[in-house]
Amino acid sequence: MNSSPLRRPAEFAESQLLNAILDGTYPIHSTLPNERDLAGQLGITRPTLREALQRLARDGWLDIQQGKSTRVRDYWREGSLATLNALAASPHHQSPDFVAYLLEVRLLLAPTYTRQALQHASPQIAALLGRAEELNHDPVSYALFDWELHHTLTQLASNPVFQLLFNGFREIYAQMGKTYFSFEECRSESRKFYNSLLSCAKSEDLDAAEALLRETMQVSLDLWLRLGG
Amino acid sequence: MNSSPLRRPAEFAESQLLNAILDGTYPIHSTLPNERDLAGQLGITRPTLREALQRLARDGWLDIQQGKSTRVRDYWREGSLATLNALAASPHHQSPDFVAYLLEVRLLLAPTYTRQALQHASPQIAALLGRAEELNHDPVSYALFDWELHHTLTQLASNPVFQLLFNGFREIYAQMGKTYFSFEECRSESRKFYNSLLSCAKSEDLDAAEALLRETMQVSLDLWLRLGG
DNA sequence: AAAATTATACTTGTCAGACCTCTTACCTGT
DNA sequence: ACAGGTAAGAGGTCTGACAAGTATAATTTT
Repeated sequence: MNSSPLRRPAEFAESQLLNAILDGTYPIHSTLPNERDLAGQLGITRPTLREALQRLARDGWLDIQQGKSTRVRDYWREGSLATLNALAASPHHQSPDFVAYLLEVRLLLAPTYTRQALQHASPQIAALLGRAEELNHDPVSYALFDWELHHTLTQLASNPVFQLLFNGFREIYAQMGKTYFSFEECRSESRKFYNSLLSCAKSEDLDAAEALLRETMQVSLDLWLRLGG
Repeated sequence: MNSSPLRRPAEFAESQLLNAILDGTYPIHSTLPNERDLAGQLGITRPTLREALQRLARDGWLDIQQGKSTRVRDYWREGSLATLNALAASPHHQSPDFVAYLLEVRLLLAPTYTRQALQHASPQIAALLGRAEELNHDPVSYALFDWELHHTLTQLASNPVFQLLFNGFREIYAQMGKTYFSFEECRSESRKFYNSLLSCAKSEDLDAAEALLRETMQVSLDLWLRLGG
């Protein structure tokens, strides 16, 4: 698909290898060619290849051990959030509904981190939500704003794990948003949500905010399942 | 603390750099020495150093761009779950209560992934829980079993994101478990929980399991806060 | 004098081939 | 049949050079 736009040898190699893993050229548990051969096949040198391999290993794709051949890890079982982003972006695999998966997890987390954020930074959140009025009616603008909102909320939450978790969703969230917000119904629903949350922020009603998030996140999920199926 | 046990130059370098970041030698937003100097300081060569830098960058610690000096990223804001594990293991920083943070997130997720897992793999879970009887009364055994349980549950859940998320908690979860299960009260509470969940698994009562998890995870959190404060 | 341009001194990125260390499997000798 | 040694092949590291991107300073142009 996209192999040429990355002109740097190292990025090119990493992209090629990841594609090869995802398209089944190097299936799970299989061994990669040795580094010398692999570098030759990719048209790069060994040090450059190794940097790419180290990065892929760190993201959970490879298992590298001195003396042994490098093997492809079972990324579904041993992967990380980086795996999720790559899988969602990959044209291979019968793509299960990552959007629904993500929305489900968000449904569980959002009420809590929103409550925490509003607890001691409601003015800041109100200011951010005020900008929702002047939002362009295109999917990308909505996706960006929605990301910024949740990212800010997790940032202001008292539990820092929310933010670290959310950072791992960045790419897939953006990509997902473009699809989700392509439906006017979804954009409309979000506008309503932003307004309601603004009211909660202004009145600092934590319980109302938590309940609102619980309800709205569920509505988002249902909406997606209805539109996607 | 631990710098010598890692004898491989690359691992040594990575460990040293991470420590230097965490102890404030290279604060957030500061720039690292150039690769030649840094390699010299660490007593390794540039290619080896670069592999370590690439890994650290992939984990969210560094921002590397050709032409510019390598800078330390704001890992609290831009970090990942790898950041979390390192921060929790670091003796530096006034350590906030990572255990409580983790337990809080688990409280939100566990009821759902447990329900999903029981929905179509209750026998397997019952078998695993059966092993809880013959559990040694030491913290490490409990920590290992607790990890295995939750890891299995996320693995069997219909939403694969739970598993990918949980994988990012591996190290911190193990470390946290050793502390948490050092209290007999916590071990006792867990034994009770394992038995109750076993009943739910045998009767395939999904609602009961979900409610049980919601209650038990909250109890765990409260217990920790009481014992820790 | 101010602005646009070019030169220059940084930085990281890549290349090349050599040697070291570890794992494994084969193969010998008992 | 078993234990030990041995060699092949894998990843790990070293060396020094050159390529490419970036920011600053010097230069030229307006």
